[in-house]
Amino acid sequence: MDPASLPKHYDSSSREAYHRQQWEQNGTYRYDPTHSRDEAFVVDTPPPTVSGSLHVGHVFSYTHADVVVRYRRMTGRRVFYPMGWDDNGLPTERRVQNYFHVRCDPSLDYEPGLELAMATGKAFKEPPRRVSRRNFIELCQVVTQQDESVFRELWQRIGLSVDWSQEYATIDERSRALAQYSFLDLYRKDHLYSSEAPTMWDTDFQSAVAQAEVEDRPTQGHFHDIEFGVAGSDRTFVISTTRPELLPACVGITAHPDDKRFADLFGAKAVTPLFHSQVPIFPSREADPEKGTGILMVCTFGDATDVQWWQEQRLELRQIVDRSGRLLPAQFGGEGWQSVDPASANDAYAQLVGKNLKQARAAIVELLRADAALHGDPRPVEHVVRYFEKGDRPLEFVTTRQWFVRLIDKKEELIARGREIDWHPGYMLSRFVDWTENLQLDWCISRQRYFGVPFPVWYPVDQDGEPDFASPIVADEASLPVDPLTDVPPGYRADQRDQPGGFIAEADVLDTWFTSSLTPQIGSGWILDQERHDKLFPADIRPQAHDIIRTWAFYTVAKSHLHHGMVPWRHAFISGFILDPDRKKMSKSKGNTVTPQDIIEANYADAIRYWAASARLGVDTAYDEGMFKIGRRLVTKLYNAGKFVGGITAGLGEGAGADSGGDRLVPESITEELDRGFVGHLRQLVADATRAFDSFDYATALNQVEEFFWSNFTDSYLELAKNRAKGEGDVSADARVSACATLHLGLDVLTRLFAPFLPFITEELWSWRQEVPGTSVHAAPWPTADELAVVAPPISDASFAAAKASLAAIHRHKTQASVSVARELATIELAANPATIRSAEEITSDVISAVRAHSFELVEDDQIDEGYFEVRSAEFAAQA
RNA sequence: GGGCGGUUAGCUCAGCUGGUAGAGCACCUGGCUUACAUCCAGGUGGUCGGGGGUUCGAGUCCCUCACCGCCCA
Repeated sequence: MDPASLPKHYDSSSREAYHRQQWEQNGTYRYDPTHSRDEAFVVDTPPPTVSGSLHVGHVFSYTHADVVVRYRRMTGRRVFYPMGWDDNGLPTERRVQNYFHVRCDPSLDYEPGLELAMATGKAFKEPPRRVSRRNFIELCQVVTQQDESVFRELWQRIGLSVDWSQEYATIDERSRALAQYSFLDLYRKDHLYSSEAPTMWDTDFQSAVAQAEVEDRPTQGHFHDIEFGVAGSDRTFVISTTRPELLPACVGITAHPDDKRFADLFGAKAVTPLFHSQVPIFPSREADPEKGTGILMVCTFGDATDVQWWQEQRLELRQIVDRSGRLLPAQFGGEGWQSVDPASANDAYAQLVGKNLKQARAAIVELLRADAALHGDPRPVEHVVRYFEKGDRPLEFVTTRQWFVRLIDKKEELIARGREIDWHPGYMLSRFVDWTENLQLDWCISRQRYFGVPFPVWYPVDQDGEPDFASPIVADEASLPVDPLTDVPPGYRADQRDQPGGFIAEADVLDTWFTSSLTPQIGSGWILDQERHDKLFPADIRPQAHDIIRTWAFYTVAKSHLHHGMVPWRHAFISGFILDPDRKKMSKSKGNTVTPQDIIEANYADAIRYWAASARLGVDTAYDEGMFKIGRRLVTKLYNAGKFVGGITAGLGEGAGADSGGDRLVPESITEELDRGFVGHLRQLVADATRAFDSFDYATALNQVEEFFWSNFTDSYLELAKNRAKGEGDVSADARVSACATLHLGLDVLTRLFAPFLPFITEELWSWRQEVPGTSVHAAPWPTADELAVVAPPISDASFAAAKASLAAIHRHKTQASVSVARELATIELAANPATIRSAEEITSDVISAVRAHSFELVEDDQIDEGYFEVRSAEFAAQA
């Protein structure tokens, strides 16, 4: 290719598209399974939640991983780099509900061929359309496929070197089968159990949630001071509560054992206002004497501590909140609903039943006020309330049947596994340990949802029509994946479904994390292909951001431990977050997100990658568009340098002797001192960048390469050597060839060093000098110091630095004299330390040429520090 | 309340095992130089969050406080 034919400006959009297409066509990133385990580099890719909003944070962390992957590929590792999509679960359901304005109603029949359009504003005035579970799942699939293509397009645009033939989705058949197999394996190993117990429950989504999905939010509430009586006494006391609506569910009273104010009450029975229930008063160290009035009511259930007290004290269960957050019917005076005055209790409760929690709160405050049981007005208080991370209303504890993975008894083992992994940066291990140590609940894996992997489970139904949840029927491994709602369990007939003596299906689906915690095994092909699995598991790296250490990382470690007794990956590679320019976390609700589509349209893909790769691992980084500009500059500079070097070296044969053709552009031709000095520095750069990359410190590597490219290559070496390379003046053929070969080699090595960061522009430059089209820089070997060892070291280690310093001194002098750096010098006299002058002996002719001096003199001066030059006198030549 | 990370030039950030403060951006000045004006050369700008300590010497180590972010109670 003739560089002179290239356009003046780099046409990024057409060249990026061209190279993307070439990579795909040539299978540049295709996984090659013919390798030993040690030769592989296995990436356990984060499958993004496709229905979530796409923002620059995605580009950020995925680029970090890609940079490292590209480096490893160039060092000769067989890269396994798949891409998956996490498409099942609540976020998708919510998106589908809004997208089509539908709700799933499992009682409805399937409507074959149902197709819906995206709902418009007008449609939302009507109630949502009810669709069957199967139709709902089909709609979810329609939307997730659209969403996936948006992500896929973005990943390709920013040049992720993913092998797209390894694509997976957490809802696809293979993943469903694997998740169900995981369930069977854990069941067989007795790590699973189901129980009916108070569980954290989101009343909007109407599903159980796990501890990992819960977040604490400061919430404005009110303390209500309510007076209680004491059975068989005139004594009264006042409790403070933020949840007066739970008074009908009050089953106990507690205070701190050392609190003298209430010492006389322990062992007595309290009498609740309005409902006249007698409930035990017991001491507990969990009660905070400083909070409220120091004595509080225990309800089924206000929070996690209530659950604990309920279990420890074996209190009554009065579940008054239903799954949608409304108050259930109840009969005071009946079993478990003791009351000394059932009639008035039921009168009071009649005014609450059926109301939602907010309405019930308002109603009970009025009742208490009328009863004179409320002291004063409610006092505002800010307290911390638990929410589902995707939810809008506080979590309730609702007693339901759920499946759990036993983890609480394995904290120590899991922490030990976490310590086996190399975390980058290292302090991220403490996030993992911290979370694991603080686990309080086993992993609840049941979700009362629709679009997810079904449990491979049915339950027998006895002759009275009662299901026997204690004896689940699990699917045969060979039949996976199964859908218990349509498939029939082993040993039963289809017509026995929901019949006495027959079976019922488990209608719940598995927590999304139950599947996405298997991404290493999905990639490795566990169960399907043992040979492949052995080569690809455990993975080498798990790239992810730090926010999901407690979920994705934690569950993946747990699964791998329970299934394989091993860590799932050797290295955890943890990216920071993108913050908005005010250092606030970007989130959709704050309206401060930036979408990657916008910036990718307006920037080079390489420039965006430059920005991402400039940030060190684990460091939260403020979004700064200025960084794109710097990346853009770098790309432009590479383009220009590539054209220039190509132009010079292409013209090598002309006028330089018949024997000095392009075949002499080899390192062996590098003989001149300046050139050897430059290569010596380049060799050091290669060693430094490699060391940084080997410790996953891509940002340092980028910084070093960029600094070298700009300062040593373009601003110094190129300026010093270009006239010789062009054959200007009295230059021998060998000297000229030496310069050309050095330029050729320098650009070659720098292109490869930049390739992991800037895959497009480096491929562009690489393509110009390839005989065979389609030869990719990304398949080229990573440069090594050995590769450069064929070039003899310089006579003086300081010669290149001396050339650079003397050039800088003269340029500075010209600038300070307000003349162009191209201005010719009639005379120039430089002073320097004698040692520096000695090191400069072999490179002065290049300096003289670069600064355009007719007469050049070096004078010794002991007073000047080594390595520095001072202009003693200079005379500019007359301008032409 | 506990843990982790951070606080360095107007902005974004580097500064490894302690040895006289750095880069880029922004701003200002000079320069059209046959690779690149999307460039080159130069300049202004910081008591390295506060305080205390160790040391001949601390941005770098120790203690403490403040503030920011995150994680967990």
